Order: sequence, then C-alpha cells, then structure tokens
Amino acid sequence: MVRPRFARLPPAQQQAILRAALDEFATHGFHDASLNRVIDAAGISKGSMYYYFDDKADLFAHVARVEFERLLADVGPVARPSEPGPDAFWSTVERFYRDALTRLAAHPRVASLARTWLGASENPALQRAQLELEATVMPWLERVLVLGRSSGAVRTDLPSDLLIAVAIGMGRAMDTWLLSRPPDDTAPPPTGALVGMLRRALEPQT
Amino acid sequence: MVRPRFARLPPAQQQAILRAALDEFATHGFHDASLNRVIDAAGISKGSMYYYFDDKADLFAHVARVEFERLLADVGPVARPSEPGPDAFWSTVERFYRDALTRLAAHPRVASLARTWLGASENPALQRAQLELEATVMPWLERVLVLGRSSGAVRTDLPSDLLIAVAIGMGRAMDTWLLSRPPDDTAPPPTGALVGMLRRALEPQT
Amino acid sequence: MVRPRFARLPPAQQQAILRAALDEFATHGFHDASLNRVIDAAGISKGSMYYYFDDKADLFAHVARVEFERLLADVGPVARPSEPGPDAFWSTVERFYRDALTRLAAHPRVASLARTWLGASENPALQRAQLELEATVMPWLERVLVLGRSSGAVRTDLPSDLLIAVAIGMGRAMDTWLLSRPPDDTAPPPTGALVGMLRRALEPQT
Amino acid sequence: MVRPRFARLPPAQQQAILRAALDEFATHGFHDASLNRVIDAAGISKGSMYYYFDDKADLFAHVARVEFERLLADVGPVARPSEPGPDAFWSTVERFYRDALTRLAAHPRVASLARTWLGASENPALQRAQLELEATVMPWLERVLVLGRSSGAVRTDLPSDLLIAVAIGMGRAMDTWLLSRPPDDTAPPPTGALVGMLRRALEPQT
DNA sequence: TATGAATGAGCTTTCATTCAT
DNA sequence: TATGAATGAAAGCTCATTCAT
Repeated sequence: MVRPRFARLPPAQQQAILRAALDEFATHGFHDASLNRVIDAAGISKGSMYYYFDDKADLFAHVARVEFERLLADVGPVARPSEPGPDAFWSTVERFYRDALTRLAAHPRVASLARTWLGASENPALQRAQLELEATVMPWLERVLVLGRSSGAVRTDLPSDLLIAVAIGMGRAMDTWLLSRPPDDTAPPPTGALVGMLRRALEPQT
Repeated sequence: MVRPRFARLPPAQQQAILRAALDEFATHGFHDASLNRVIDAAGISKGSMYYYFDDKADLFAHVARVEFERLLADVGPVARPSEPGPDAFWSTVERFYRDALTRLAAHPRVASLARTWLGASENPALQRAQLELEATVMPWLERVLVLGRSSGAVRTDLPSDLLIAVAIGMGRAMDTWLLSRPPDDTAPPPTGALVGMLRRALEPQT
Repeated sequence: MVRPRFARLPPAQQQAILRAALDEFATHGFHDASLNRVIDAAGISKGSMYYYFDDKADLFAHVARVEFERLLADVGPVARPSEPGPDAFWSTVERFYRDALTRLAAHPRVASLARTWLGASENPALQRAQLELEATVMPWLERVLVLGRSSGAVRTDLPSDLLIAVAIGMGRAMDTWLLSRPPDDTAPPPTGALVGMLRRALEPQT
Repeated sequence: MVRPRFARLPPAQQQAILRAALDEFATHGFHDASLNRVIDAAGISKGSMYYYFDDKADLFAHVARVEFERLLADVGPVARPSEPGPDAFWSTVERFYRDALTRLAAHPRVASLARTWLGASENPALQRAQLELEATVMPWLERVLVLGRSSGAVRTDLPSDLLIAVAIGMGRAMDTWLLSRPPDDTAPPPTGALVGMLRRALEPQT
C-alpha cells in the first residue's frame, strides 16, 4: 500500500513520480518496466522510491488507480437516464463509451495501462495489484449494471459477474480492433455499432 | 522462424523439446519462462536451442502453433451445416465451442498457452510471435465467418475483422469467467447462453 | 556508549526499546537484525534511536549487558561455599550452572543473545560491542576464579585468563551439544558430568 | 554443490578464484563478504561465478573444504601410536595439535575461515554450508576418538558427540586465548598444558 | 551439426546513517 | 529533545544470448 509519506510530498514531486511511472509502465508493461528508469526520470533516489512504495507492484497499483479514477471522474458517472426505458439507458451507455474512447485516445498511456491491467499475469505481486485495481473499478461497473436492469435494459437471467466479464471482453476486443486500424484511418470509431452489439448480447430476450 | 534443422531432428527429440517448452510457457507465461529450465528438461544444450530456434519468442511461437493446430485438428473443422439457415449454423458453432472447451479443460497447458497468446504484450519479440500465431489461426476463423454469412447467420454490415475481434473477446471473457468460478462448481459451462450472446451480437439485424 | 539521554527516558519507554531490540537480535542475530524493525516495534522514530545510541552495535551492547546483568542478579552470586575445600566449591559451581541453565531455558531470547555474543565476528562494530560486554562479565568470572583458588579447587599454574577462556569454551560446547539433542529428549542435562569435566581440566594437578 | 564445470577450469583460474574467495571470507567473515569483490579480485564475471557455484554459501563451503582438507593432509593423520597406552596417544595428539597450530599460524586466513566455520549463524544458507563442512571433518575426529578409546585414553561413559563437542569447544577457547595474547609475545603456545587440560577432561575416571 | 562455457547488463530490494527542521 | 524524510551504496542473483571449438 502506498505509504502516507507519498501523499505528504509536494504535489509537483508526486506528479513527477507518477508521470515517470506511467510512462514506464505504459511503454514496457509491468514486468519489463524498470524501476531504475523510473527513478532516473523522476529524479529521485532508489531509496526514496522504496520509502514511498512497498515495491514495484505497489507503485503500479497506485499509478493505475490514480489514472483510472481520474478518467472516471473526467468522464463523469453513468447518470441515471432522464427517461425510463432501455433506449435511454443504452443511449447513455453509448455516450459514455464514446466519451471514454475519446479520452483514452487522448491519453494513450492510460489506455496502455488499462491493457496491462486486463492482461493475465502469473506474477503474484502483479496479481495483487490487479486485484486491488479490480476492487476500484468493479463497484462502478456493478452500479451501471443495476441501473441497466432497473431500466429493463439488461437481462436478469444470467449472473451479473458473467455479464460484466462479457462486457469487459467486448470492450477489450473493440479496443484491440480500434488499435489495429491503420493510423491514418480518421473515420470516427463506430461506437453505435459496437454498443449495439453489446446491447444485443446483454439485453433481455424477447 | 523455426529453422528447418529442427524439423530434421528425430521426432522423439522434437517431442521432448516441444513438451518441455509447453510445460514451461504454460506454467510461467512468456517472460517468466526460463530457457535454462527448458533445455534442462529437454536434455539438450543451450547451443542446440539457438541452433534450432532464433530466440525465445521463436520457440514460443512454434510450440504454440503446433499445439493450436493439433487442437483444431482434434476438434475438426466447423463443418458446413447439413441444413441451411442460421439455426443450423449456430448449432454447429455451439457444438464446436463445447468440444473445444472440453478439450481445453483436458489440456490445461494448452489453455494456459492460449491465454498467454491472447494477453497483450509490450514485448516486441513476443508481439512478433503473436502475429505469427495470428496468421495461423485467422484464416481458420475467417472460413467460419464466411460459412456463417453464407448461411445468413452472420451480419454483413460490419467488417469481418471487427466481428472476429468481438468473437475472440467474448471467448476470452467467457474463459475468464469460467476460470473464476469456484473449483468445486461442477455445473457444466452454460455454453448455450454463451453462444447465445455471441449469436445475438453477430447475427444480422432485423 | 549509551547516551545518558536514554537513562533519562521514562522507564516504560526504555523497556519498550530494550524489549524490541532483544526480540530482534535474538531472532536474527546481529548483522541480520534490522534497526527499522526495532524502531517500528518500539514505536520510536529513527532519529530518536540515533539520539539514544551511537549505532547498531551500541544498541546491541546495551541490550545484552542489561539482560546479562539481570540474569546474573537472578541467579545470584557464586557464594563463598559454607565449607572449605574443593568439593564444596565445585558443588557450588554445579548448583550455579544448573540454575543458570534453567533460567536460560526459560528465557530463550537471552540464550540466543549469549550465543551471538560468544560467536566470533569480523564486524568491527560488533567486536567493539563484544569487548564492552566482556568488560561486564569478566570481573564476575574472575571473582569466581579467585574463590576457587582460595578453596584450593582451581589450579594456579596457568594464567587466569586462559582458564576463563577454557571454561567459556567448554560452556559453549556444552550449550551447543545440549541444543543439538533432539527436542523430545526430556532427560535433564547431565550437569554433573559436564561440571566434572570442567573440574578435571581446571583443578590442580596432583 | 560446486558444479563440475569448476573442476574443469584450468588450475590457474581455479586457484585465482579460490584465493580471492579465501581472502574475502577470511577478511570479512561470511555475511560481510562481498561476491562483487571476489569476482573483481578473481577477474571473472558475475555470471561465471554463478555458473560455477550455486550461491555464496556454496562458494564458502567449497573454499573452506579445500583449505581444511589441505590442512589435514599437510599435518597428516593422527597416526596409531607406536606404543600402546594412554600416554602414547596423548603424545600423538599433542604433537598433532602443535603441528596444526603451527600451520594455522602460518596461514592466518585459513585460521580465520575456521573461526567463521565454528561461529554460530542464523543464516540458513551458511548453516547449510557449515553442515557440509562438518560432514567433512567429523569423520576424521571420530576416527581419532576411536583410536583414543582403543588405547584406553578416552572415557567411554559419555557419548562421543559430547566429547567431540567439548574438544572442539576447548580448541576454540585456546585459539581465542592465543589470539588475545599481545602480538609481541613470542613465547611458544603452551600446548602441553592445553592438551593436558583436554586429556584430564576426556580421560577415563579413576 | 552440436556444444557449453562465458558473459555483463540488468534486476529488485535492504539498510544504517545523516541532517534539516 | 525529537523527528522522519532522504539517501546511495551495496547486495545477491538471473537471464537470454554469443561464440569458439
């Protein structure tokens, strides 16, 4: 767990460290990231790093949590739709998804972090960090799911963790696909179609 | 790329090497796998390994390709459904999916390899290997997609690589969810529901 | 040397520090003991520790001296035997030895400390501390020796520091041997035989 | 365990490594010895060191075993006394002891190593090495003990491991005492008196 | 065709100690 | 009198890869 000492640092220095770590993890993933490069870039000593964080995984977990929370805060909550009914819910989701994509596109390093988070890992230290992250994001997803169900927009015949897993998987797939498009393809992402597929998979059967 | 030299080895020795590598990669993932352990288990010298394979990623790509091809061969092709129409196609897919799951459950090391393959990686060498693997599996998936479309079972309004990405993502999500269930849950996987979601996402809109 | 500042602390806090240090040194030996753990357990700051003690070795020397003095005080002095003659002296020694063993068995941490003290060390800081400790215990041993000589129980043809070294060495050997016995061996230590060997080595020649 | 690779090295390089390690361990003890210094002094790479030895403790065990075996070989075995009876046995022991002391005095680094060996350790890796060393030396000591008993020179009423422990403890004590004498004391060590004490402790009671 | 010795850059982590406040 | 932030040197160890034979 991040030590309180870190929180007591001058914001500028906190930023420097987090930024350096973000760069490193985004560029090299978790395992290949080098703490040596992080401390060089952040301009602190190796001792200091271990004074602030338990270990590499702790640093990763912290930097990822900060970035994700910032992202969620930026995008704003998935608000309760103004009108009742599935259509309004899915519109809200699509709007949120488009926003999130836009922001991730503007912050490719955070997108990269997210991919590291979602990647499988055999490393126990990283797994700990991943669990910690999950604990940050899952409640948020569950809230959205509840909202969807109360709008009659999401099926209730399957367990919610399965639905969430599928939603994450589809999101990841779309991300992969978007990434694989040639860089000069300036067409906007087909968010309508993508959310449409998600909707069809998750909405109640008729 | 695997060197032809490897193919010229006595099959027994090829098996020994591939088996050792499969064990190692399945147990430790790509990065944490140790070539030293592989050559110890395979009973060959370090020099020989580099005589047969370019590098670690090359070994991984080869072992993964061999295992996947064996898996696909075991399960058999997704045959042209005996009857026309979407229902027959999706039944075939579900049957295939159930078979594949069964086989993966029987070969956990191959399942583990698949997860390594599907995991995102920032490691350039591994990415190269992943691309190589993709080249093995994609044509197969595309064949299935064509089949589905000619049955009217799969939408044609979205690019096929997007549909494939979504299918892979959902498959991965289901795998994750299946893995996360308590080990003593002996209920059979809800393949029907899972393929149902896939179908709803991919079938043509009405 | 312990700073007088330490003596001025409230006894409760002195106890907390000494107890934490005793635990740490007994568990990990000198080198592997961590000052960080000690200050955590004692609930004081790093700065305070260095305000009270010169360094790690100083802390070790102090904690060891306190414990040994307490042990000697508990066991009581090797009293002048009530009767004259060697037999009475050696009986006293044996009684003392048995008492000391009993007490060490009841305070394994102190026993562990004693072993660290008696262990050879190339570490200059620890050597300094060991010398300091010696200065605490040697006078006590010399008093016993004088007692023995005046009873005619201890030879006078060899220098007293040699005799003391031999006595310590034999004590250490016995300790080692006692420790090496299987834990389920509940037979009482053969103190008679052990002191008998010591006696034969140290008593005057006939 | 030392790897056979090491034995295959040119003798000159083996010597260089063993010599560097001996210097380092003798000067700094086990824990404070630095592998980095050893490899610098030996002129080999870090990788090579770990190619030859499992780890630090393995290196220590090997260097110590080599030196002790050389010492024992130099001094020669404790030969069966030419005449029967205790006196001849103890004369042999004293002669051996004097020889060994002479040689240790001529090789202070080996003496230092011996002290590290005999020192207590909390370090599991070092303990492993110490056990390994013990396995080298104990049989030798036991042989001497058997010899002594068959000459009627050593008591049979106490277990041999206790007698050996006492003998080692006394030897260590004498070593300590000899070391503590001022360096300008050129008087020969009182081996007669020292062995005399050992004899009195170990010989049968009358 | 096959070997295995040799490498050295790289890793994460620990720790006693200093010093400005 | 007391703090705790900051340090940097040092540690042991792993590994994929190269290359002379």
